Amino acid sequence: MRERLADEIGKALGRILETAGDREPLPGLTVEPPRQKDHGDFACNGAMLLAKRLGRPPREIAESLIAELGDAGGLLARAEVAGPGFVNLWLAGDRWQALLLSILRAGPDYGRSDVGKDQPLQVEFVSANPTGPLSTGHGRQAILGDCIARLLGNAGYDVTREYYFNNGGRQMRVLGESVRARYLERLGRAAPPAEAALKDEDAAWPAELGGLPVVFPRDGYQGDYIGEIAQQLIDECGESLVDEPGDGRFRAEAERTIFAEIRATLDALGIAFDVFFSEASLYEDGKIEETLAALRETGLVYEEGGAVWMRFSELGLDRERVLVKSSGEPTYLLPDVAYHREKFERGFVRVIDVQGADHKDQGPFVKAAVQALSLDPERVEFVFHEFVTLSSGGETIKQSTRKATFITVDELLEEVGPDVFRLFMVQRRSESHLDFDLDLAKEQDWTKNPAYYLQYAHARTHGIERQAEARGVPMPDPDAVESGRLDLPEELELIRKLGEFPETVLRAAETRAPHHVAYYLRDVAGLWNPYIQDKDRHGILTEDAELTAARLALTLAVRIVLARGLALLGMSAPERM
RNA sequence: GCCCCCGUAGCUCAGUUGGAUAGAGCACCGGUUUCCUAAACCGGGUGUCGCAUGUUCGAGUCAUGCCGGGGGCGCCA
Repeated sequence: MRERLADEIGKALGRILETAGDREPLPGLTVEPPRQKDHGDFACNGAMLLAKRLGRPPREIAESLIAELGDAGGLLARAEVAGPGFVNLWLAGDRWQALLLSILRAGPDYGRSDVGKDQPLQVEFVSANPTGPLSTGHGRQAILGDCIARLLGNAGYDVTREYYFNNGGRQMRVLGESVRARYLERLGRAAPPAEAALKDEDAAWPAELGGLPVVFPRDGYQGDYIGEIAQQLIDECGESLVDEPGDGRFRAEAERTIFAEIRATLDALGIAFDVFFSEASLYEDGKIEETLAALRETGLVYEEGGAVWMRFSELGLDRERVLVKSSGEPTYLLPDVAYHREKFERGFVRVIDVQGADHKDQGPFVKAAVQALSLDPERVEFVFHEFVTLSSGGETIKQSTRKATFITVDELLEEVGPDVFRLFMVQRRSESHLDFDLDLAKEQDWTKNPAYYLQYAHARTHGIERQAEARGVPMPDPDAVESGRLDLPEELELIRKLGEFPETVLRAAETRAPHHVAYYLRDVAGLWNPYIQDKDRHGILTEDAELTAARLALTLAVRIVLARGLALLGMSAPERM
């Protein structure tokens, strides 16, 4: 409807320009719902755009536009000039009611789009190495990535969700050593490091305490889960592993256990990945060597101090980077480039990497390397999200990764459940810091907790249906509804808001910004909840059968939008609460 | 020192890619009602949009510079 109107206006403006002998196209034309309701259903800035080119006052041009536009092929009831030269437009009376019926006919497909044309696209997110449970920061990324994937799927793309992980390297060796240390400590064959030494990075780190060796690594993982894995090994293998190296059985067992826990956490969040991609496979398949060879062909690779470098300054970046250390081991950058090369080979039209703010500096290097390999860097896109803080009672809860005092996703889920968790994590734009208000999240009152506020609005549509059923009132057939009976301002406003759903979710997909959906749903629920509450004025079930059917139709349309919107955020849409 | 992000109501934050009188939630203060689900609904906002220049019909939005907060700048990942 908006497109058709914009089209008519574009044509009318074209005719005005043509009369003045101007055939250039006009940029920046907007036809959008104004902030103020009394400024009409849509407002258009066209006259102001032409003012300079035609050398006439904008309000005068606006008058010409209205005359030229007429009723826009039956779409318009009224148009008037306002402010500096806006043209405010009111749609012909039955347009909103027609919109309601089209929502009902589309049903669960309302808001879907095929702009993606089934093109393959990849969203990579979480990508946490299996060294410990998912933190709240990972949790934000998990929800953000998952919602972006859902939105792109809704926009008609063939989306692959991918989790990239590295189960080799130094981190994992340290992990294995940490487990081994706890294993030996529990068997009384090693001593744990002193508490003071653990807390203070500068404190002395004795090799022996009370006659026992201290084997816990200086930069080891201190979380309780390490001890639990060690205990598990004691239960299964007893003392048979005392001579096992940390990098062997201990490391493997830790990886297996931790990965299982990560997957269970993701499962609890309602997130399923299509591909778990291991960095190690890039070595096994020779992709690392291939990529290095390809990079050498760019002529930007050189050796210095026994290491292999790439001259990124030639690509407009501020410093050079090491690809292969003097030890012969690649840095993380080389496999990352190889990985992106591999993504391109899989034919994705677009790969979206969702990453934490601490990776912001890396993106340009990967892009530059991709471009140097003659691949289109525009196909790689990064979505960075800022960190998460938790607060309660107005105080920020202190967290530290190193000291393992961070709150895990699992712990948070136990407190608030996946639906609340998801909404809170997606309620902010990704570039903003996110303060997770634990008190509000735990709030059970649906009027206060924003997640329940949305879900309850949906449940109420079912409550109304149950009530109708109890009274023997059938749910309406969309083709037989007299939607013209819906003529109260709040009803029209609600329908108008429902009409914004498709463009809202499409914009959210295109800008990789799921928070738009959260805010939109809040708006819908914020119209719907008061509407049905004011029973005297517009009870749904009335004496008037025709009016009742129309309002039940509105109820169903609201349900369609809320259910679909909640699904796009990965939240459940309960029928009763 | 350099790079990236943020700065909007008491608090937490949106702001439809430059539009009209800048909006929500939480909190707070009043009023009405006892309902289809826990009580709900209605009303109540005088904000230097961090500061300053600039761009233009028009700036919270764009550019530049400063101030404040966060992140990053390793042969760690």
